[in-house]
Amino acid sequence: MATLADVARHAGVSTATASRIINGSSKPVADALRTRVLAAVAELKYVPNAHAQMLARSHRSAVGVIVHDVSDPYFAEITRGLQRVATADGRLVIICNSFREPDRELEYIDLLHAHQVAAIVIAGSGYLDDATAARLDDRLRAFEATGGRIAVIGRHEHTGDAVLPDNEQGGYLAGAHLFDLGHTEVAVIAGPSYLTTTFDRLKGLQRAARKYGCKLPKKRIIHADFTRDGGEDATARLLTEQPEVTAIAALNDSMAVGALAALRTAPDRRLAVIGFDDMPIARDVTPSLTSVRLPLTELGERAMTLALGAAGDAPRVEHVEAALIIRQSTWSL
Amino acid sequence: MATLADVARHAGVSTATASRIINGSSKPVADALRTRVLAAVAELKYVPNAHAQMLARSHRSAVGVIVHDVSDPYFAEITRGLQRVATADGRLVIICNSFREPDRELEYIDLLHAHQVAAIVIAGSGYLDDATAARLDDRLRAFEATGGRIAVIGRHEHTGDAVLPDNEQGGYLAGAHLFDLGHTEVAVIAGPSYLTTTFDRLKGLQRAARKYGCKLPKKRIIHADFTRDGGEDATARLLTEQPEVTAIAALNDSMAVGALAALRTAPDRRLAVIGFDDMPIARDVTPSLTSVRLPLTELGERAMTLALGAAGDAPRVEHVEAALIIRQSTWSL
DNA sequence: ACGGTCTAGGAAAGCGCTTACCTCAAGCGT
DNA sequence: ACGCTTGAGGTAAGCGCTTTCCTAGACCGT
Repeated sequence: MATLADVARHAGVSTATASRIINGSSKPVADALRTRVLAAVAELKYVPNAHAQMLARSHRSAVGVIVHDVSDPYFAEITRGLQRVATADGRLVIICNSFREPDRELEYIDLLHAHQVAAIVIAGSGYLDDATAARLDDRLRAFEATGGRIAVIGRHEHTGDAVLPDNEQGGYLAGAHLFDLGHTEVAVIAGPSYLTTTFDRLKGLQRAARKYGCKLPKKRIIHADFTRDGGEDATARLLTEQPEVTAIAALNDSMAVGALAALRTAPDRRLAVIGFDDMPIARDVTPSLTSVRLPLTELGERAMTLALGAAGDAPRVEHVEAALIIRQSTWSL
Repeated sequence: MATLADVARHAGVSTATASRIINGSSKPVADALRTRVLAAVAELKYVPNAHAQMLARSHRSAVGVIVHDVSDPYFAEITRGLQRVATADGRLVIICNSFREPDRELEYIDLLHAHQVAAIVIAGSGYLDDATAARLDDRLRAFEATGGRIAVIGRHEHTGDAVLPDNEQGGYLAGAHLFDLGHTEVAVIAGPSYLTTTFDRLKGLQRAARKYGCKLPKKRIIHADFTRDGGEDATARLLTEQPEVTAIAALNDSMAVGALAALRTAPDRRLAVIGFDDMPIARDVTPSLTSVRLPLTELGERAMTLALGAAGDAPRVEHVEAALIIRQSTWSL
């Protein structure tokens, strides 16, 4: 492992000069030396030790991202936005998958803190449970206390910079669309009940129900896990247990796709299905899926922009609207 | 930012003792001190500086991953496998998206090198162009020369540990299936021509054609970019320019899904379509997609296992087989 | 030719941590 | 009671780099 000292010795200069040349410091250096040092770098295949650099200039450059799971399309989309902005700013992005386990999340916060990241962006971990949320918040504050910046995507215990998708409004849009079409017996395939995302989308749905004078009783709300298979199972149960239902609102597209799959096995039943998030697949399933679009990439971009921006005096909160995308999976009764 | 020295001072011990207590060193320490130090850690919200640690114990622990794009389902799947193994081994994973730009890839190799990662895993960058491949190989060797480990997924210029999906055989399987069904006029929607993945899959297809005494002339091979929209465009062109074609082999599922979408706009044309990779969506499109399955997660797991294993005397190469999954998008003529 | 101002390059002090080595005192056997 | 082992804890030397001085020669005006 070649070190800066090796390079300097090889070129017959001091480490100070070598460092200045390699980092393109503003201090002028004779061309002869520059050439010699650069030659030494090439010959020794010198690569500076990033850890030593970080230590010496106490200058944070990397940023951390904590999401549920990058390979989940929802978070993949968000992550894409985060990356775009961070990379454009010349920063290394460290991505951590929390799998929605608070302990793992806690661990990653400390890990990123230890790695001296400039900022942490957290998406998809709005826990309704206060104790859990408080524990997380405590660690986040510790990070902030050392000058780190934090931005969250989605409602979160942590009060600070945030980008908030309007899940409640999205839920309302979904509900209103179904009720508008004349469906009165609507079932909801929800996500895990401990997530704020689930809670808010449900709230919007309930508001729409009230507005249209319809009911959305507890038994019509089935909690699944945001996965395709979860949606399929829930729909299968629904089909036999609550045959009066004519429309399904799935709280994300993966579950909606599962619902469509379950319906395909029961060709005699024709239910309307609406999804959430408007993932790319929504266009390609049959029938194509009506969905509530959230501009996920933009969500990521804005969050990272907040995180990299100057530390604010007051927490900045940005709201992002949801939009209804009507396709063929919903129709009037 | 609290440092170890602060903690030590606060607890009235030396930094050596504090360090030993915090890292749970094997050296015995009086319980009274341990308690005091731990209390100081909690009170000062001390988080060790990972960079300083890395520097002090010259012990590499993180691992790097370079893929085309994590949010592409193909790589998401591979990444999932990589992560599982690395995390189980208690390592931080740094993921880099190369977007198949050799320069970016080069940059990331050096960056990971600079960050002293223990190993680098590279997926999806088998470049056919020798000059590009050689440049990459040079940087990889520099990394290996410092004790770093490398594993590649897919055919690659770099000779070393590798996990090789049998793309040629997969191509053969796809071709044989179509020819078996009686299709003689087959078109191929290929990926970028500079990728070994494209090359190998095509080679298998050609072998099947020869075996069945069919032709697969150049004009039947359309190069797209592995995206859904690319597949849709290519199919649209095909439909008008080569109406005699009765079956399409897309070299990945995204493009196959695009092909299905294009076909949907031409209900009078009924072409068979086969995809590649067997992504989760394959089950959920209509008609469900016949595809050549590659166990992507396993690919990732095995590559990371190689990368973390003991440095071998000889390069280890593992082969992974492809399998045909027949669904409804292919039928006999 | 001389004092003074630049300027290119070097010496060395850390950045925060680990750890090999050292010290000092308590505890042991005889 | 003495020398010796043992064990708890401290001292300080780096890990590889950046950067702040500082030095010494070059160059200027007079």
